[in-house]
Amino acid sequence: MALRLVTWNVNSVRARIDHALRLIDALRPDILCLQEIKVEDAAFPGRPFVDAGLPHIALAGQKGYHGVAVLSRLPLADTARVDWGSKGEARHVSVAVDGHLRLHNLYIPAGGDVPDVAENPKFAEKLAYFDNAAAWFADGLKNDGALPAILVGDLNVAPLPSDVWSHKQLLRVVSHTPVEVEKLEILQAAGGWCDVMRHVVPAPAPLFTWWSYRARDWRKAARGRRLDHVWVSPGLIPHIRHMEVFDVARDWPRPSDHAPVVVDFDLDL
DNA sequence: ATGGTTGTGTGACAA
Repeated sequence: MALRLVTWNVNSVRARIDHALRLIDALRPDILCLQEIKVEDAAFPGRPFVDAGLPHIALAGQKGYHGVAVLSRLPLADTARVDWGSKGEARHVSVAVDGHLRLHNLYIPAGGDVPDVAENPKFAEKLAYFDNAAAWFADGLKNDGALPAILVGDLNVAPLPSDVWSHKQLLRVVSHTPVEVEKLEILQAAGGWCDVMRHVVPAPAPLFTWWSYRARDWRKAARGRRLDHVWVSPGLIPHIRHMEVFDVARDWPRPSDHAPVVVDFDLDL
């Protein structure tokens, strides 16, 4: 029996509800994690997801910006939201899936345009967000100790040279600067996380999940970055059966600028 | 080098 997990920065769940339903129809996920839902909890369009076979919903929403959601075929419990920032933004939701595993869904701050903490408060906030999240995940009890765990989301950092279209040209571009990569690596080590995408597609093969809107033809421009990630606790690594970036969705009319990431596990839940 | 697009909610922001 397989567990199919999909994570996707939808860039407004209300603007792209038809895309989300088309995605569910195409991929039949057991669990769908969304980021940038851009809606407060009370206005979340839950009914279409219930009708599409994902009736268990955990939300951390806010009006207009950010926000994350977990939509599941399997029962969810122990919903928790942690703010590792300082502005009360909705960037994390965590659930226990059917009592068998702990799932964290994150939308890490993008960090603005200028990669300098003195000039750009948003960049400082992004780095601090990583520090606070790393400190939190370093505490094994908060991470449910022995329970298998999965962390997904838009982490807004492309760590490896092959995670961007040009390592050299992006070294001073926010999302690929050495200081951001270091913070991401510290967070990964703090939680003992393993990178599922690079387990399946090892570097230096290019692997991207995001392509800017600011190109007439995103495939032709060929300027992607791997901003979205799936991390697991080490015990889940032998249970990985499949991973793909579903970039077909980037070709749909009025798409999100992110493509969904699909992972199949052989877990009996 | 620069500008290029989108969503929210109706004017700038954020990305």
